Amino acid sequence: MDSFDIPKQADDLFCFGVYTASHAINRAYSPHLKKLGLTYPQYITLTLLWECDGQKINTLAKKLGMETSTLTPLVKRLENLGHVIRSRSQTDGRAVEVFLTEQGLALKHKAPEITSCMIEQTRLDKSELQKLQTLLFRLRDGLNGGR
Amino acid sequence: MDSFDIPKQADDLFCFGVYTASHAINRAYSPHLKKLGLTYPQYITLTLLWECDGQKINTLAKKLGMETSTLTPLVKRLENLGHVIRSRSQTDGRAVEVFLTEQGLALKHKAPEITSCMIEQTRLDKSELQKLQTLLFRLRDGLNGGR
DNA sequence: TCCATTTGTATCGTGCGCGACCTAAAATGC
DNA sequence: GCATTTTAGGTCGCGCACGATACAAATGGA
Repeated sequence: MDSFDIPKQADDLFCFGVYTASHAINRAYSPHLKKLGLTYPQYITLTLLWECDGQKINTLAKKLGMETSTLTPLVKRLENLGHVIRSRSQTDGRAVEVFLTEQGLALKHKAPEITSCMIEQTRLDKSELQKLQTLLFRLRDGLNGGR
Repeated sequence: MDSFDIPKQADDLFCFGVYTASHAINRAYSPHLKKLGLTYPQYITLTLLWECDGQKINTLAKKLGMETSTLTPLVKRLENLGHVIRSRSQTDGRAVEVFLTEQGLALKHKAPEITSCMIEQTRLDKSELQKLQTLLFRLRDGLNGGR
């Protein structure tokens, strides 16, 4: 439909695909997330907290592969929205831990429907998505090499 | 190394992978692009022009899957850097066509080395990258559904 | 022809993302 | 104990990305 044929440039062996797929995912999520008043990065961050509450800014940043300078303001916005609370660690005065509020936890129940809707839209089956995920993680870890 | 184990949430069947891989690619490119004084989106845009000079803003935006409101200022920055020239179409007074300058065209020769360096870093072989690219395009086109 | 609609670009406001830089708290060395 | 270094967060400036909005040029009917 719009698979404008892949530029034959070697550059685009994977970069172009990841670049455009990333934006497509963002766009596909946004109508669902708009109902919740969230952005995609905010949503991703919440999913990490749903799995394990009370993580440090640093821990979240490492999992997301982003800098604390990105995450700090994002988490502050989540706090302003009433989904989380930031608080200084008792044991380490430098660290800030992020905790879900009742409201933030409640959103967790809305996630599965969004997820299944997204998966359906991709038109890929589970095994293909598995394969894709595996390749993406290997790609990422290769590029991060060491770090 | 840092494959912090994949969150078991269904949400993360592919979204998390694309999200973090996308940032990893950006980060891996940046040392190379810094030498050229370019950002990653600027570089991607130039690769499209190297394949076909004189494209309209709209055409480029569609290929990149982004809005003209993103591309307009990006192309203006490329113009300020001296890599392209923007000019009104003769046949359609609304359209703006983007042309490479000598300087912008010259950068094309630096691309292959960057590309091969990137590919090597991924630690994936050609057939895996092919497979990845195919899955990513199918994913993207599925999510864009119709549009 | 004239007017309504569509199309192509541009502008603005908000949020993401990074690097450079800053501060305070903890860890380390003597 | 005290000075030095490392670590955790935060701030700032810039560029990307989108939706909302504006406006001029093109198009399509009546």
